[in-house]
Amino acid sequence: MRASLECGQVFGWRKQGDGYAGVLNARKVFVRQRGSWLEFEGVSAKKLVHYFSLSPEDSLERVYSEILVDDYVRQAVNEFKGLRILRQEPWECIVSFLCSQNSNIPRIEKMLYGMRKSFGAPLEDGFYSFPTPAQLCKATEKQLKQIGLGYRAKYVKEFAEHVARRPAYLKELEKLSYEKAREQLMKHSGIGPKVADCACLYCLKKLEAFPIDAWIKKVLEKKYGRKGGYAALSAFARKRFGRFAGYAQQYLYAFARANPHSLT
DNA sequence: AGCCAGGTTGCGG
DNA sequence: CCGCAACATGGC
Repeated sequence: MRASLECGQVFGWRKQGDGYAGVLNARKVFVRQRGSWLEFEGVSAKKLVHYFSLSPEDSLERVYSEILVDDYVRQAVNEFKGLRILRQEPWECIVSFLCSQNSNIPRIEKMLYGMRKSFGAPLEDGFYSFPTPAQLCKATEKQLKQIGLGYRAKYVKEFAEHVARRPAYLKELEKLSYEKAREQLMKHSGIGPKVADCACLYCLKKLEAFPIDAWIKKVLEKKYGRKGGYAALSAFARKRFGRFAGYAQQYLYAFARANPHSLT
């Protein structure tokens, strides 16, 4: 659970005692792992299983059997065994990765918390729901900048307005193929190949998506001898790791960050 | 102080 | 098609 919640795919969870606290379905949720069991409050078992990809159809063994094609991934999976790709709520997830660009994780968390606090609804213990598209539409660009979004403020506002006008938009995206969903996403200002791939992988459940950030780029260069633009690198990775390439990406990212020396 | 951060855009070549 | 600066800001 630690691996899944602290690997940079989601930004809203906080360590609390021996577990994690976050917000799901506009309610404060607490989760704690006891061996192979999960104890939880504030959320249904069904929702939790879905969110953490715990059902038999989401078996990690099946994923591992396809992505373990070389020693470097094997090493990464070994160190982060159990890490799962979550099924985040698309609206919040896409806004999160709009904010992630050219920034760092502590700061991204700060931006998202700021938006929750200023425009979401207060819950218990200083937690806030993530603002709905309508709620975030009320934010001015200036207010968003004050929260620390910088030039991303405009992107977030435009996206909020788009989704508020078309409530079914995100549901429609989920139904599309990886390629089509990605193409649609990239029509939005502020969403390029990387953010679109993050959205596809982390909330639209397109497990072949392989987001390439600065770390993964280094991995592909140093460990796989690959250079080139985004499209070429992405094609290489998806061909190499197959339909669960996104999982390979997630393990490689976690491993590279934890072991930067492995890239020298 | 200066570089980097889970990048994208708009430009010139 | 590619390379490159600008973008706002905070972490380190």
